[in-house]
Amino acid sequence: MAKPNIPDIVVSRLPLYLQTLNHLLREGEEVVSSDELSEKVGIPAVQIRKDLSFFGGFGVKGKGYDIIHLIDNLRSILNLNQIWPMVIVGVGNLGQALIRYQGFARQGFEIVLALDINPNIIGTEIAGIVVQDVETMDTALRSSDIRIALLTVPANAAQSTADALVAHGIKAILNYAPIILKLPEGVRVANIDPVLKLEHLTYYLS
Amino acid sequence: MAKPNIPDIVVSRLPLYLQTLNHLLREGEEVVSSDELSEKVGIPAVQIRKDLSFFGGFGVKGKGYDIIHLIDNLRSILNLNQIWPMVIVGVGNLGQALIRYQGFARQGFEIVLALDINPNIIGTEIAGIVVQDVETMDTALRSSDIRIALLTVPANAAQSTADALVAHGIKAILNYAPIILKLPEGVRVANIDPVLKLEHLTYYLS
DNA sequence: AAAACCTTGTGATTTGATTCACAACTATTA
DNA sequence: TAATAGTTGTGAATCAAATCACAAGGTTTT
Ligand SMILES: NC(=O)c1ccc[n+]([C@@H]2O[C@H](COP(=O)([O-])OP(=O)(O)OC[C@H]3O[C@@H](n4cnc5c(N)ncnc54)[C@H](O)[C@@H]3O)[C@@H](O)[C@H]2O)c1
Ligand SMILES: NC(=O)c1ccc[n+]([C@@H]2O[C@H](COP(=O)([O-])OP(=O)(O)OC[C@H]3O[C@@H](n4cnc5c(N)ncnc54)[C@H](O)[C@@H]3O)[C@@H](O)[C@H]2O)c1
Repeated sequence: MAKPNIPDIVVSRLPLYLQTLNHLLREGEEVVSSDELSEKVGIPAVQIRKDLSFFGGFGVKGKGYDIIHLIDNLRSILNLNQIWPMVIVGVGNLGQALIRYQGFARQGFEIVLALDINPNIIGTEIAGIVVQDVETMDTALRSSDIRIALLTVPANAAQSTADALVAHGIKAILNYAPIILKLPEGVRVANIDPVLKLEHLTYYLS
Repeated sequence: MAKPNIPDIVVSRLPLYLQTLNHLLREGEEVVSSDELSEKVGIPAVQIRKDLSFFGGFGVKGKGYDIIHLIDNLRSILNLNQIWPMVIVGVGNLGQALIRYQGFARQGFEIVLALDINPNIIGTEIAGIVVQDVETMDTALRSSDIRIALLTVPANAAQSTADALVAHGIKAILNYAPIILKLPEGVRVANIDPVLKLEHLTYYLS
């Protein structure tokens, strides 16, 4: 049940606020003003306040925001009060690095299933995960509540793999392949492509 | 010499157009209309035309865009008619995957220097690159024309490493650490943080 | 307890991006 | 050649986002 009235660009900033609030909490801070947060997060204080006001009044006038309280609220808004199990498809260079990455689990995202097509990779264990044959996707996903997939196969396999994932109930894909996926309404895709970012940067390099 | 009159959001879409045009070229296409391109890239045709018109009239009325010609122009606009040498700092799980990634070199981005602090990693060779001690950053960067850095150190080392890179002439940083870097004007940063993307996605998952 | 100060939350305004609508031009068909 | 169809490029209009300005309410100081 999404709230379609809230601009996506506002939603996209919430994780950033959450990240910075978590840093502040670890540093022992208890309260933060929108001005201080603005300084840390690099977004104007008034925009932070306006963004938050879409979801409620979390602050105290004259004082600021109780960090724990605001973190709780943001986590609730972003549906982070649960562990999100994830499947990764394509256990090559990048896939292995992602499976080993501690940062996902730390934020409640857990890779519980790893699939590949290469017989030399299938059956190997990486950070406690035994890689399965991608042919078993059907049974593996059917008997799970996995709704998020990390897609790290080569570009030419990405669309067909994404189609298969969606056919088996995946609702969100974090796509690392340098290709634009065409997927049905209701499935959300986010892309991570460092080359596009670099090409954006070079525009500004003389 | 950037053109400060062109909206950054327009610039950010050009690499996407370029990527899709390259796909079309590989498929043997010679000409494409903004409608066809729109279909592939998922951006309205009129927006593509308006974006391109910031830089000139590249199309032919009644026909469309000559793909090779448009690719040439976009590459020139984005300063891609050269090899961009890059340094990577932090050769752990992710750093190694990036060094092995073929996709950078294929688009003219070449990792030519890899730095780490761990004696067990320094001196090892990955995809033809021998990892150097991060202490040698000064000499290594001074005698090079590297202006782009990939930052793949742990979060707690990211700010100080970025500061050192900037002190040694780096002008653009692709930051993989889950932290917001504070850097002087004139240095451009792009962030890649999969956790932020996932937290954005989960907002829409029921 | 009053005064001074601080900070939020938000309606109004401004700024910026997208979309509309169509003239201009090219290519194709009859 | 004339008519028809296709497609770009762009000013004008619309829509969306960011910023301004400030009232309201809380906190701190005296
Ligand atoms: N390596 C990186 O740092 C990096 C960075 C950005 C993007 N990418 C992208 O991520 C993807 C993976 O890159 P990589 O460097 O890990 O490549 P890789 O070749 O090392 O790994 C790809 C893996 O996918 C598996 N695979 C191939 N087809 C499959 C299929 N149909 N089903 C399941 N598994 C399949 C292969 O067996 C292999 O293990 C590519 O699309 C690449 O462009 C990689
Ligand atoms: N692994 C992933 O898939 C992944 C994904 C997204 C983001 N990240 C981020 O990328 C960074 C690296 O992640 P990782 O999984 O490769 O971690 P890692 O621990 O495997 O690698 C980090 C490397 O950095 C080196 N290092 C530490 N301090 C250094 C310093 N001051 N100078 C130079 N080198 C130094 C370490 O020796 C190590 O080799 C982290 O910030 C992480 O949050 C990783």
